[in-house]
Amino acid sequence: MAKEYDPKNIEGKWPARHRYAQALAGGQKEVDEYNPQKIEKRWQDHWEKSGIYQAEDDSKKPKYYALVEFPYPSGDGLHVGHVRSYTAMDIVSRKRRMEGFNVLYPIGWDAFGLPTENYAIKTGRQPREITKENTDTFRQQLKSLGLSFDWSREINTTDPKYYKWTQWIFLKFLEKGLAYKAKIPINWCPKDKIGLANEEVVDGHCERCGTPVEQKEKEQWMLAITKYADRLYDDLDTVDYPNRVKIQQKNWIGRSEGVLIKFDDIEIFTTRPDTIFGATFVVIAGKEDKFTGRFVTNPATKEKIPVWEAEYVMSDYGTGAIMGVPADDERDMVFAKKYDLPIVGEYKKAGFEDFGRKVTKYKLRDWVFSRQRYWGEPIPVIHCGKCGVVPVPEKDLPVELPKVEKYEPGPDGESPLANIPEFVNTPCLRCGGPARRETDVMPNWAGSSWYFLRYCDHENEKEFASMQNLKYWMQVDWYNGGMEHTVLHLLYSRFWNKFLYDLKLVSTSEPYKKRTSHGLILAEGGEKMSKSKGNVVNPDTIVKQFGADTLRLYEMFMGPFEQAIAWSEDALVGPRRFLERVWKLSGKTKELFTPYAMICQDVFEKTVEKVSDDIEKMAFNTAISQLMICSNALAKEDFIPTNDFKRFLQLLAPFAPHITEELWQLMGGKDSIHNSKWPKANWVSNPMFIDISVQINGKYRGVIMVKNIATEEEVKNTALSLPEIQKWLNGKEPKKVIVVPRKIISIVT
RNA sequence: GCCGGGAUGGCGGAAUUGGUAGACGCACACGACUCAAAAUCGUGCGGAGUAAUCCAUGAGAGUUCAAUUCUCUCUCCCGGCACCA
Repeated sequence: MAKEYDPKNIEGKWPARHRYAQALAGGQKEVDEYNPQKIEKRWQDHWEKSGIYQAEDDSKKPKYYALVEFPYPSGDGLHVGHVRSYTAMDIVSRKRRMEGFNVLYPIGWDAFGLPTENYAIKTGRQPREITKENTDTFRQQLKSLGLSFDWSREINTTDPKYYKWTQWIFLKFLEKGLAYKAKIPINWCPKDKIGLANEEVVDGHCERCGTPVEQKEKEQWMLAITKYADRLYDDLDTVDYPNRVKIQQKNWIGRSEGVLIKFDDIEIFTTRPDTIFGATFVVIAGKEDKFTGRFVTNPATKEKIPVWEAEYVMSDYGTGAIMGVPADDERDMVFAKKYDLPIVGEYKKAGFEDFGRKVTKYKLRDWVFSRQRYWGEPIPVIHCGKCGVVPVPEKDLPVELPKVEKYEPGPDGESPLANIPEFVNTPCLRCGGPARRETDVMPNWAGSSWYFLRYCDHENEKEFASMQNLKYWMQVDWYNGGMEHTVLHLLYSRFWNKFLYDLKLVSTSEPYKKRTSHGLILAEGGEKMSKSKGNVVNPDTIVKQFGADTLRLYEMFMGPFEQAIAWSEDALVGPRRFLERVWKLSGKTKELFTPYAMICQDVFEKTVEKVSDDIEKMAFNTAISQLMICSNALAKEDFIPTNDFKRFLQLLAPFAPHITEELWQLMGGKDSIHNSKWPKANWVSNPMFIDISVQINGKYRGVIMVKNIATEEEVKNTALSLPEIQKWLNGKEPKKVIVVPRKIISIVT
């Protein structure tokens, strides 16, 4: 349709670079047209060269550690969802720098994982090469957005210098008995040929490919996260996370207090031991419902009650056996009715521990930590027939991933590493006899479980990070990420951090002081963006057509940050037009010898206040709206004092760093605007006269202007004397008058 | 089933220690500029009515001088957990 806004038209106009005169009263200046393509790259290069976003490990300034989830560098490139999260924390980071903090806002690559490996198998290429290509693309894309990352601290989980320490931490788990091998039924995805953690199974299907998950008995490395269940649960009270995140983690850990009670040789678990006098049968976990033919004694009533097997009792929770109290439990009732078991309606209440001892049970299971795949950190142990499991000594770390020709896992799910004799066969490091290297690798959650620590000291070759740096930088002050990581990455990394804290290797028990979550960006129409549907928006296209500042502004303006929202190509022009108006406003500035705003006083001071507050609340949409209100007000003026305009630019700078830097420099700014001091409201507006609205019977009928210091009586008299109010009173005396100081007067007739 | 979050113009959304509902933006309409179009600027924009005014925040009740905001009941939508004893 011809009517539709076509960004290509704008783009096509740039090369003309014509000038237009501003016919404005009070001062005419010629202003170049706003051209993001021209200025954005230039400032990005300049910032990089001058290193203004690099954090210092030693500084007199207070520190601030802002963190976003480092991306998995997939072949699809950067997603507009990344842009939303990264821009938000970029705004916070930039504001903090302007407030005088020494800010650490780092980035890196969480690059191990299945998609790269599968792509390597398909194309017959090396995962390393593919990862290199993808990170190069991502890096270039992120840089084009003007994010204030400290690129000097870039990390990559697939770098041997990095995973050396992932392996090292694993060995600590092993040393402390928290890593162990167990033959367990695991969730097995037959398509990906990989074992899955409970957290990776969604409704019985593989989280990645959707294939129904099978159960398979396998020897697996486990991490004993359940040992930390209580602390992971209780310490949630010490951190600032959204409530829904805390609830989800608590549900996942699934702690419940109950008692173990023996019905003869069958031990049951219950959280309601008080109902034991109503227990008329015992049920143990089984594949089908059937009577076992056995009877046991109810320790409370001393009666013989039948023992049944049933599907509805789970083998892996509690003791795998329950007492059936049909009067109190709905499921027991259904079962009792179906099989005609006795139901006792009235019974005595028992005390909590009268018949058993108190225990705490969890839904949380130990973490299945090995994968029979290639593209992951090798688990650094050796199996010796004589010595058993021998950890690889620290001096031999990292155990590097060998280059191989084929990455396909074996038909029964052996790791591809098992096919490489040079890798597998190795002398035992203890006895020197023949031994086999472990061929399993770690899950893709390993590297991300501690990456926030490495940023603090990313080049350290002696430790994963020095205590000195950790003490300075940790905790992470503000961590933003996706809701989908609530029970995976977020729980795992809290666990690793606590473990390292117990070894006195990190300085804080909780890694993240504050956590927030961004909402998903959906495709136009509200569906999820996906390659197969062809509805994915590429940030590069938007940057090219509208500029990075517009994209950033749009993503922050589109709706409440924590809410899912659909992309709208049409709406992009709003922020773009706003920036163009700001650009033009610079032509109206006038050097005045006044220290503060002479015009639009109220709007100006309100903007300083609201933008400052809203950024803290992540209410970016209303902050931008206020900036628009302010620029609209400035546009109505004949001229703008330069100092005021500069303050306006400072408020806009965290959102749109390029255009503000350009205009700041044009106004004669010496240093970068991003090193300038965040504006403060000059004064709290305290006018002589204020407006008070008048309501009659709850309906708005007019407004009066009174002295700020007017008494209730004065307000009342002023209101009642107004002719338009008298009209509504119709000569009657009001029954009641309510005066809310400085706000409203309500008259009841 | 249980837990959590929602429902406001054509659209995204503002406004909560209860105090003029619809800020800001998009779309749309009209006007200015232009040979014309685009862009830009100006004006309008919840519904009804010439107007005064009335009605309107998912539905219904309640508390209050005053309810999008608080309480109760219901409907629908989204997210999480799901025989967890």
